[in-house]
Amino acid sequence: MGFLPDLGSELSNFPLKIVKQGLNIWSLKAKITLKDIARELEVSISTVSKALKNSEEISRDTKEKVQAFAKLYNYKPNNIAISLKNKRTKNIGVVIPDIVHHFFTTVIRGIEKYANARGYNVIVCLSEESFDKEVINMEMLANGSIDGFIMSLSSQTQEKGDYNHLKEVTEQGIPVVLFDRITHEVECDKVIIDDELGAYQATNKFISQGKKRIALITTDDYLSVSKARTKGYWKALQDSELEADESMILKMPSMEMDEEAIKNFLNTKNPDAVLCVNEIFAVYSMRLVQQKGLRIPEDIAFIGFTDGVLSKYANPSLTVVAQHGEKMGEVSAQMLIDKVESEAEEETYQTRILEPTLVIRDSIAH
Amino acid sequence: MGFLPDLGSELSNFPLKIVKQGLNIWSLKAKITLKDIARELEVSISTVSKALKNSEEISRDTKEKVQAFAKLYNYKPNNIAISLKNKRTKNIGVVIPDIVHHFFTTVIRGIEKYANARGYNVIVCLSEESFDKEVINMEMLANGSIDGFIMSLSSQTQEKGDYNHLKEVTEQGIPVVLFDRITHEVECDKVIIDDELGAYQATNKFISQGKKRIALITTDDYLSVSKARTKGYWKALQDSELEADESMILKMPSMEMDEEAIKNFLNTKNPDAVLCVNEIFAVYSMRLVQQKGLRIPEDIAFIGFTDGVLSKYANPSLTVVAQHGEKMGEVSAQMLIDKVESEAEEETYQTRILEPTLVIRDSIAH
DNA sequence: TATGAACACGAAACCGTTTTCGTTGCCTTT
DNA sequence: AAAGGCAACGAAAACGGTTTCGTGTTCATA
Repeated sequence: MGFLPDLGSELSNFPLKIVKQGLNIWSLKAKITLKDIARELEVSISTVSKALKNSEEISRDTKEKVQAFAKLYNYKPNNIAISLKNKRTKNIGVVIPDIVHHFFTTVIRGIEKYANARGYNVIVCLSEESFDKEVINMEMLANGSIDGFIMSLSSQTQEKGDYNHLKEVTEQGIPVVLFDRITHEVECDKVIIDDELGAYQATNKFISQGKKRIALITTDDYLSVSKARTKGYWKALQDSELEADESMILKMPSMEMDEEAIKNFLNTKNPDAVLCVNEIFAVYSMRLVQQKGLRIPEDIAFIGFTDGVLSKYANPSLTVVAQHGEKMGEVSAQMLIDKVESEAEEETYQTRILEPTLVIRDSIAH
Repeated sequence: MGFLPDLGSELSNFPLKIVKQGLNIWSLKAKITLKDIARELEVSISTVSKALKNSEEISRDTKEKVQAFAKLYNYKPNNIAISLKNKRTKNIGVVIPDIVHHFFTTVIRGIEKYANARGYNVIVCLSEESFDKEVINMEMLANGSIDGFIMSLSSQTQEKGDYNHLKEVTEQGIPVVLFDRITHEVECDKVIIDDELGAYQATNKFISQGKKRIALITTDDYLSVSKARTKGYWKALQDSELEADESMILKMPSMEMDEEAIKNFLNTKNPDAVLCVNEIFAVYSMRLVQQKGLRIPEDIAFIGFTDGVLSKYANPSLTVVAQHGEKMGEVSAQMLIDKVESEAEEETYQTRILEPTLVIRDSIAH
């Protein structure tokens, strides 16, 4: 504290004066404000504000005094007041269907990392795959709480095809970045991985290894990602000499796993390779065929989507199409913050397509 | 709109007047404020504010006019302004070490559900097990962004034993709820599960099944949970006729898994039962012993902690001590919000201890 | 000696609400 | 007719900052 000029006497009795409205006299150190500093140092609020910002307008002496005082009493500007003034909250809203899901979790981590580095906080809201919750959450946040949205659509929203809540928000000038589960009906930035390509490559992998009866276990088509993956699978088969057979595709009606359906499917179809749109379907299927005495990958091989813990620790470990959730989060956050901070009112939106990669593990030959 | 009295002419030309500072004349529907309504309806801001709150002070006529107008133009109060006025943000800050971790993920979901139901939003920050990040995140949020904290300590913080950032925050009157990874050095509400009991019961389960060489794979003691679990394990052995043997405990130095260490440990110690403080250690160990040709659970049985996807889909499925993360989240949120909203300055803090339950699966006999 | 920068600081508006405390005008009462 | 009461509304402060635009000194210059 060597640079506290002649403050000695003024500082000493300060604590008494500053205790606010008499509450909690004892230990509660109330937050100090510009006003408090101004009163104690007998200068104006504007001077204090400028001094703390090292403004040229203020003399060295005053600046030192103010800064020393602020440091001593641990002054920190009130975020809310700044937000109100700047109309910038430095918060970004993330609305996702589910958080107990490895993929979304990694995306959040990516968003968090990037956003934090740029001084933003992340408000997470869960739609729980429900359209109504998605709408309510967005409305709550859209009234000043956040500077922009990063979101992945709930399955119900994609099923309904109703995107008015998104349109309203963008019309208000709030930037939106959609990732993974997107729609083309809303004009905004988007980040996806090339699901079609991922499925295509995975299926080709099977083909190149001489697999003939390649099955697909997926969910209903209203989920944009499932649709794309089915397309890639289909295309790979058509590009090959194998015949694409619709009956080799099992579509689960919901996200929940119908164990019986899978069991029947595998028993009747007897595939020698199975592509699954997530880890769970794949790991569960592997257990089923192991119980039947089949060897993996010799008799039947598996590839899943999402490179989560399950894949890594399954027995045998599961080959997957990695979606790079963390990268996706980072890219989304970057696109959003760039847009938020750009003064220009560019009406240009881009869609970034990330490349999936195949993570080879023991569920296929290698 | 049957109750729009004689507004016709006034409303019709409103859109032109209200466009703000000339930006984006076309489609950007700027948010409307009390001021705008007041101007257009030629009443004062106070009147508008009161009318929208259905105040007795305002005449029926005026109230109807104002409310109809507000509805028509989709008026929504600005959260930030309200926060500044009320000194309540309706945001709660959640600081956790990691989000790509099933347990924390379920806790967040619990917090989210409960908080949302009470009109709160959740700001999530990740400490990534780093002390510094924990401090920075808390400081960012403590300046007005949130009404209270829910947190679980980073391993580095627990290792260091430095809790000044927590103390500062509580001294400022910001309520804190600590869950799972807690410390007794900070006076605040806490929620934990009875880790000691969980480990005790799990170990007893092994003993009752006639297991003799019961091992424990854990992390270093600075993690409060690991310490408690080790204690429960030890106690169960001491309460039995078996001799508790320190060499049957493997302490991993970090959260990361040292595969070699586990392999050596299992090979030299030849346990017939293993208790692991998480899923990953357990699932990985199961794979190792299966490769050696041992049968689970006949030759060697396993119990882990955390009822996540891994346990459910492992082969064989893993018996675990369930931590009820979602419940923990709900309870934490409830305690925090109750404290935030209670006017009373009670200086009474409580620690809620949740009971763990054993989820029996195929990794032990049953 | 009058002029005019340059310097150092303060007043006040503003962000969008809420809320207290007037201030009208009108009606009732004696 | 004066007094009082009430209904209906507005002015203004407050929340905690930022920022623009003065304004009063001081000092060098013509």
